Amino acid sequence: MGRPRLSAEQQQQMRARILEAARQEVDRAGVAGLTMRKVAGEAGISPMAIYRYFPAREQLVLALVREGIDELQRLMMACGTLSDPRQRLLALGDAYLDFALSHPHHYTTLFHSVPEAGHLDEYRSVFGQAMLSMQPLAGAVAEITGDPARAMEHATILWSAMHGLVMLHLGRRLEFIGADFEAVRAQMRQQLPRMLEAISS
Amino acid sequence: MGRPRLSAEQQQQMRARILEAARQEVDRAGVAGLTMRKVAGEAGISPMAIYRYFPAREQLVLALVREGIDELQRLMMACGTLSDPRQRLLALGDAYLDFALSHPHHYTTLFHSVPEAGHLDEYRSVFGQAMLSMQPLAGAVAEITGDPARAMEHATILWSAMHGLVMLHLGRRLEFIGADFEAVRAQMRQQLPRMLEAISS
DNA sequence: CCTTTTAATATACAGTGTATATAAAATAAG
DNA sequence: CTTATTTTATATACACTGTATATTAAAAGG
Repeated sequence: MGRPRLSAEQQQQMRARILEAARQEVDRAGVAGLTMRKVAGEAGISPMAIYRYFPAREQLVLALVREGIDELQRLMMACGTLSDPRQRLLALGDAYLDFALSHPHHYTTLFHSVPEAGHLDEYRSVFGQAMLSMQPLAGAVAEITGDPARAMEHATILWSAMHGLVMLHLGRRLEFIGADFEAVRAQMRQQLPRMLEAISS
Repeated sequence: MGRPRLSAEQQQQMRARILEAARQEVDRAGVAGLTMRKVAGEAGISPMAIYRYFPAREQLVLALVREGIDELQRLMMACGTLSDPRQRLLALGDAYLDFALSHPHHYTTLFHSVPEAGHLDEYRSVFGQAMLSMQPLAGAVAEITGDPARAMEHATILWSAMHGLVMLHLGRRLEFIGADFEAVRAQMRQQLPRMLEAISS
């Protein structure tokens, strides 16, 4: 007897509602602008109601991170149709940068958060998925270099270059020191295969 | 008449005292762990006393950023003694990574903060100094490639790669996806000149 | 109706940055 | 010494934050 529990569907609906509100806040003001009270107001519930669906603010952020990683993975996987590994490498780079630039706050959220000791396992679980995003990149790299054993190592260097460029750009550091982001991006894109050859030689 | 103003020396002393307390807090818990009350406690003054020396928390953080940039610049400049540009390039890369890894929270503070519209000019001023840090790198790059006009562009790509690698490492992303930071770092170091050739070709 | 169980809200607390009000300290004038 | 004046430091207060706890509301069966 007693009040029946919410159906799994009802729970999932409310969870999605909260997540959408959170996504909206992050898109507008970055992860620092995400507050429980604003999310609750946007979702039309009381602040504490969020805690039935997410045990803490960090879990809410982690859910957004997971969303972003899934979307990135989807975009990266979609490049798998290209059979030429060099063309695929370019497409992967474009997909990565396009994702970062079209959702700057969301992208930043993926990488700004530094896990505390307590939540380390959750982070490990969420970013275990991220490895799958890197798999297509490592795959293309392996095909190009012919050295699959070190493909992850080589792919990580390319990833670092792209990630670093994006972060310096989004943080306006390039603008501050007078570097032209678009020029650098174009050059990096053009020389990506050659960079890989250099890295793996 | 009236109480005399603090001497410039007294002011500078108190400012330094506050900055040291702030540095200590950032070193321990990162920039997010820097609170006015903790800094004040550490410096032995009341929280509001800080505001006579720094108009807002952000200015206090910016002062630390400036400190970090100055230190980085000093380290980069010190590589200027090496006459061989290729050796200098390696030394610059080592200096950069060593700085980042030996002061992870301080380094992160340099790049995590995203300037709000109101404080944009202050950021521009602080990071104008950062350009000077990149000057030695751009110089070595120019000597190696023989293309000084595009040296900043090429240097920015190398900078992106190093910065990206550091941030992925400090945020534990490499660990999460099973990449070996030390291996990647060593490979990047070894192939840095070749990378530059590829970029600038 | 009442009891019971789940869900949602209201309240409260410790923390944050900082605006404002107050106090303390240090000088010169009377 | 007393008082007025100016600078410096502190105390208080306010609007925020995340969230623990207490309370209320909702929905079922007896």
